[in-house]
Amino acid sequence: MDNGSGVGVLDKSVAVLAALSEAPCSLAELVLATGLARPTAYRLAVALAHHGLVDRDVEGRFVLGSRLSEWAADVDPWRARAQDAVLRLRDETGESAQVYRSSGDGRLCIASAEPPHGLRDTVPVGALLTMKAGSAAQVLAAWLNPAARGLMLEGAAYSADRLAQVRRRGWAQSLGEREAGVASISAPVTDGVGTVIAAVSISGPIERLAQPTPKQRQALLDAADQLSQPPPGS
Amino acid sequence: MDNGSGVGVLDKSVAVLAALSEAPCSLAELVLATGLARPTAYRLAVALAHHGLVDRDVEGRFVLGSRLSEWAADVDPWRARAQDAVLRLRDETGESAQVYRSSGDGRLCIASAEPPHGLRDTVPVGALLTMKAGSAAQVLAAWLNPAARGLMLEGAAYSADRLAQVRRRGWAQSLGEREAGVASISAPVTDGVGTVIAAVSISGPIERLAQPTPKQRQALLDAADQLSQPPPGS
DNA sequence: TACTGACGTCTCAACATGTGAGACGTCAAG
DNA sequence: CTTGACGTCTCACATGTTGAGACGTCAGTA
Repeated sequence: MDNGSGVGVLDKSVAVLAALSEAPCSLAELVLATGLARPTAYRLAVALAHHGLVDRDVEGRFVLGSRLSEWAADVDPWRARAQDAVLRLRDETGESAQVYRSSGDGRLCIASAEPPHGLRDTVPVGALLTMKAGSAAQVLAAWLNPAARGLMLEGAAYSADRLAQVRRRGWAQSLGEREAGVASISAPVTDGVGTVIAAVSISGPIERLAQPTPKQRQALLDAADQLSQPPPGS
Repeated sequence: MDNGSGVGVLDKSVAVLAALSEAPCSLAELVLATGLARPTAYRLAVALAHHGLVDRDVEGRFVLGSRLSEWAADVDPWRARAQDAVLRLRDETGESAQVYRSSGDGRLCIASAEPPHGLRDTVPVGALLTMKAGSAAQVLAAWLNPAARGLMLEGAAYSADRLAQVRRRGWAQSLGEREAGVASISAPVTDGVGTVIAAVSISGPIERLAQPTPKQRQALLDAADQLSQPPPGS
């Protein structure tokens, strides 16, 4: 598996932070958890500590630093909620989960989570996918005004009848539409005035998701419903 | 000002994240905000995006990524609260603020915030300071049991009478005790059974803090009180 | 329409920086 | 006392980072 960003120092530093997100670590534990040479692990941890991304606890272990909390407070709250939702949805359904928004001619993946192993569909955050195929595309298209919907249907893998069905039952399904062997189901996320602003999806191998279980469908609809509510405290 | 961690790529990447914590940025804005060359800013932003620390919004701008929120959820909640508290305290008092815990023979700074400019006292998170001088040391010593307190008083800049005063009025002050020209006031943070577990402090030039205002003192006591309460929701 | 400038993305040789084997001091256990 | 594990630091050199510049796209202006 190639997990490299192209900037080696960053990859290693992220490995340090990911290890510390699991548990506080002594240097020796950090070396084990990251596989880095000891001086490298030490140097990067100290450098991260300099910037507040890592701290030391009273026992001298490295722990995640509070600057992460400061920055997290500046993460777009909607984006953070979407990520929470897909993590939960993945755990409840056992499949990959994503949230998409319309972006230009496509749909942008703004949150994504997948099972840790086994056969699964991988869509990275930031991926721009087609609006012409896939259950999320159907959801984002189904509630457009008729003129925009007509434009969207040109060259699409789905039909006007299919979009009418999506509107009636409130969720969409696709089987191998965007990518062979991949099935997905999606539901709309709406804003305060009922406008569809995003689609939340689960996707996986067609053998498993051709017949989504009632539990999976309910989890999807619940996630869409929660994301459609105003955030707590507002 | 030398703000280098010793690892240049990390310093630059932190500059990118700090810029994005202020506002979403196009690449051009990121170049202006960070002073990095355009290809460098681009490459680091894309690498950070690969790891989920940065995302792209629907307009293509770089924004902070939701992995920060995931990791922030793993930051020790007490540590995150302490950092919130010192940020607030700094804003309310106009002085530097810190939270200290006992650690070995010293006191460890676990949260710190300072005014953006002007004459101020700088104590970095992770700094291990003496228990023999300073208002925070007085607070951490004042409520020790008599045997431990007696040991702590040996060689200390403060007296037993001073510690009795601290216990009576509930806060401590020091004038140039730890460092010439620096004054500070501190108050105790207690746990559920009244044990002092930390000291919260404001510090600054002696000219300003020799006579703390009633507002500054109240803000300090309020911060200590809030940190002494159980976290919301528990 | 053509031109210009700004933008984002990518290349690649130069060289600056990151790396880790190993040194060193401390501490705990046998 | 010896040994091994730990954390911290050094420094030669291999590698990774860098940014001037190239390139394509787009929008604004003459």
